[in-house]
Amino acid sequence: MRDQEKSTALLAWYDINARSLPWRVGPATRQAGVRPDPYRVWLSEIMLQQTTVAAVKAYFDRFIRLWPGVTDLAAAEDATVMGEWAGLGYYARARNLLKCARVVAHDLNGRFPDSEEALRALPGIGPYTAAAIAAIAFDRPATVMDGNVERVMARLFAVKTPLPAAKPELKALAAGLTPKTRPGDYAQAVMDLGATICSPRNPACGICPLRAVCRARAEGIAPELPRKSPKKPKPTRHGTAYLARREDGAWLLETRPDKGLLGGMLGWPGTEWTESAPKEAPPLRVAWHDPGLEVRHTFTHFHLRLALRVAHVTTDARPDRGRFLPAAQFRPSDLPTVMRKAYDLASRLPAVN
DNA sequence: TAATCGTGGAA
DNA sequence: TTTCCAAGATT
Repeated sequence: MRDQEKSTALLAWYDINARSLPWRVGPATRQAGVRPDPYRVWLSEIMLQQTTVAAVKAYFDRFIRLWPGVTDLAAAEDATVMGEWAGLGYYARARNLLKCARVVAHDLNGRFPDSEEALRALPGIGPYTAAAIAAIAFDRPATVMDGNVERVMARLFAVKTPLPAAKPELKALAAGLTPKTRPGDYAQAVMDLGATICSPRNPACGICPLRAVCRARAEGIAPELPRKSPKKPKPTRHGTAYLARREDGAWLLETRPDKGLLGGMLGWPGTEWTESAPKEAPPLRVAWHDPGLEVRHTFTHFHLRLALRVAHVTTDARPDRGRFLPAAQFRPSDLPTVMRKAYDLASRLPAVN
């Protein structure tokens, strides 16, 4: 079977098995002449970076409801968008989302570019996302390379070189399969195959549309591919967070600097997070209570054990850091998860209530 | 190039 | 409980 027959087999499978997703125009609808909205394609692809479909769905629906078009999003307040992104992770995506929306709205007449190269120049759009938008929204024959495509190609061609060294080879193989007709549907077909049948563990080779031509299956090593270089162990860091509640119900919070971990997000003032014991750094000179509680949270590259300090303070308190946010303006859902965990523990304590 | 950057679900 | 991993981008 040649490359073109493989892509044709994938498209035939997709025509029957395409998943219904909020941002997707299905193959039947699309062949009736309906084009996907580039704004929705872009928004979904940014949200889907290193994030599962299940986690994205509710966020996508809410963003579309709040901001139906790119000009609506471009006009939103930074804090509002960051608050709505809270919990989804990788917060640089939200900062770049707003930057990109404003470039498109203000410099590009509210229209996304239709070429891979021009898309690639926008904030937060890298090689994968540029190819995905070009293919899905504009039906350009771009080759999308994500974790799904890497896995499918590694198995289809039995590539035994470990990732990430195998990336160039896998990219070349994927480029060879990309068809000139229906490249948008094809891109989604490969990713759907990788997400459902050609899954990382226990791939369903028995019902795969490419089972007859898959070299890894022929060798009996499909579940073992792609191989990956060993990962480094995660160290444990320690920190302290200070949760102060004023007698009128306001909470002492700060907006974190744009750069670095949880950049641009709302959070509790605290110490640095270090592998050795952190030095106390209270944002307010009051009597802090140690409730003996600790938040445990794991980030991409370290474990965190976050000790809590709580205080109940009067309305004349003047903090060195952060600001008191009135209870009516504070939504715990605006917090990134680690900060929300701290709130969940502290808000139940009598010391702050 | 390699490190940084979140989170939640599955096994 | 721990590890793995998900439609990656940036520096």
